[in-house]
Amino acid sequence: MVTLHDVARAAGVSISTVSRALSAPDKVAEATRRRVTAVVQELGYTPNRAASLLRSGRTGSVGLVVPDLENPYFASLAKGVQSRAQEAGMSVLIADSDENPRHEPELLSQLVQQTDGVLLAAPRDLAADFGVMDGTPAILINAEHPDLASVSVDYEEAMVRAVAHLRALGHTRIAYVGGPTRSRSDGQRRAGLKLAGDQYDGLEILDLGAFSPKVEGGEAAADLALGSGATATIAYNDLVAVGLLRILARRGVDVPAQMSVMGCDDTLASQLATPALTTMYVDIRGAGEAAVNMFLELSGRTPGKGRVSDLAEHRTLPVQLVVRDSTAAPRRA
Amino acid sequence: MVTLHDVARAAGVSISTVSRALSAPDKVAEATRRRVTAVVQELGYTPNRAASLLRSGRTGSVGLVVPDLENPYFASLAKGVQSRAQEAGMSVLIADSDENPRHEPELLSQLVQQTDGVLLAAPRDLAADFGVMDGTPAILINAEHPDLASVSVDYEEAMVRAVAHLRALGHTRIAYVGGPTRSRSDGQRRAGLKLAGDQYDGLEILDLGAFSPKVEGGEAAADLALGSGATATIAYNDLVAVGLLRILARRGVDVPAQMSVMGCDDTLASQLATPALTTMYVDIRGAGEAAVNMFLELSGRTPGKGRVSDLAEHRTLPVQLVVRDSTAAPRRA
DNA sequence: ATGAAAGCGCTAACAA
DNA sequence: TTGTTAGCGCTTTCAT
Repeated sequence: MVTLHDVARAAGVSISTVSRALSAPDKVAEATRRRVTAVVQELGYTPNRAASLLRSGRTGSVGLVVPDLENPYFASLAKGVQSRAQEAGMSVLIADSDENPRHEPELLSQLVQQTDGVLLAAPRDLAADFGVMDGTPAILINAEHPDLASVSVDYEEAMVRAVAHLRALGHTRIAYVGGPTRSRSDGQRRAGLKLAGDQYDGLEILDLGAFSPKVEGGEAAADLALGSGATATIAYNDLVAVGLLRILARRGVDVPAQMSVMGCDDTLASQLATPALTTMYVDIRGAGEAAVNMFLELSGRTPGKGRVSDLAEHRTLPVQLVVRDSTAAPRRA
Repeated sequence: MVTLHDVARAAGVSISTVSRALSAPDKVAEATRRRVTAVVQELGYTPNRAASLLRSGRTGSVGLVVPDLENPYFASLAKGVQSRAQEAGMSVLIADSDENPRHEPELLSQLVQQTDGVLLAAPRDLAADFGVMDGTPAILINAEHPDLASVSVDYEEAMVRAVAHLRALGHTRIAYVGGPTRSRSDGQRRAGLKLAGDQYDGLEILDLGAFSPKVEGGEAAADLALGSGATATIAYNDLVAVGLLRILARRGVDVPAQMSVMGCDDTLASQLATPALTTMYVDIRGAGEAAVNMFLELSGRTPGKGRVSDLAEHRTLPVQLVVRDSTAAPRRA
């Protein structure tokens, strides 16, 4: 293994000069810097992370806690976190709580000691998690807390736009298949729906109730949607929409001719569904990147590359309509 | 931060005793051990990773290189790797090459210096990757190399079983939508198909050619499948099968009544498709876990928990048939 | 069975 | 601008 010593000797300088040449190039004479970097190249020196971290007290990694890596939503989030962190020279430790909130505190306390900060995606029990964090900076994703920075998707706006799309197609009775009652993001969606409902005359929004945010949830809601007299249904997310599609197909209902269906999140699921789902694109990767950026600032690291700074304590991400094959004008009565 | 020193002082012993009590309990008197562990509990001591790693020369992490974290196949793989590594007290650094083989060597050389070993999932250019690895243990996933240990899915067997399923339903003309020509796993699949074709009398396997292993690939192949006179089509993977379904639906072809379709891998995609895909389950998470186990042994760490040891240089994972809604008996002529 | 002590490779004062 | 030096917290001989 090549160490600072080897480089120093070969370059005829002291180890601190080498160290500086690498981490604070402007504090070293140009000529020296060049000589040092040349030797570094030649010898193939790579800094020993453990040593530098031990000394500096930093770990060079961020932790990311997700409920399930196999869920495309969180896979995308992880991808965003990963790419931004890599750019910033940090690594990402991913902890998968396996949808089990009871694992979270344990996972977290493990992560906390191995990272400079943690990004919490949809933690179930923030209070419990909070205890073990012990001063480590944390960023919440799609959740909020007075003491913590956070990043979230603008689900309210998402629903306003979804309704606008359906309304423009001519729908006047729209059903909503809700997600977990206690979920903050379901609340946001409902707020958006209300806003949209109030905005347009002669538009009715039907609340079908709370369902599991998975394919099963949609399957459970499908017949309710059919019976409601709605000509369009908005689902809590893409998976729920897929569940709707499944049962509707089984009932011989033609989507979109007889019933329009919208998903939310634009995950892979919306592209895989048949028909492909009209959905609201939310920039989940962007959320991951934004979370890393926030962490970087919070911890006083340089955000790099002249990006716009995310100084805000809370950042809301924009959404976008994606029209595919599952929505159309309602059939004339 | 609580250090060994603090514990030592509180327990009235030396730091080396504490260290031993923790890492080699049998080399310490029972009474001492108990006293030490009590103090550890009380003070909430947790070892400083950086320090211990610096001293021992290990990093405590494994690297995982995947082409795309958003692909459900690799998401599952990552999940498997993650969970087993966590169990073994190691962390996972995930590098996403973003489907760009040219990134791989660079990513790899970064990973290599931050980890004790790397797990390579489907590297595109092994030769190039090889150069930068520089003695770091590596495990190949779904690829093989004479000098490297590897884990792969038994795609040959998968195809044999797929054909058996269709044959049992009464199909005699079966089309195959192939994946990338140079892909080793496509070769395996073809070998399996040949085996199955030879095994049964009056069974015809039609090769539709090589396609992109994504939804688009299936879309491209759909009309070929229809024109081939086959009553069933096996796709390279689930995504390709979804592409088939999409076009078949557009052509008004009833799946499975007029055409049976099979996917492969049992990723999320197969459950999301309409109709849900009959597919071959392959234990991708298991592959990830097996890869970690192999690494653990290769590097002389204890595999823990009395698991069956994966001493083999190469491990093949079993597959399983999953019947859903996309296959049925062919319509009587 | 336990303790003393020597570093692992690096960073960050502090001096020069 | 550069060099000297003191550790970071831990593991691991080597004594005792």
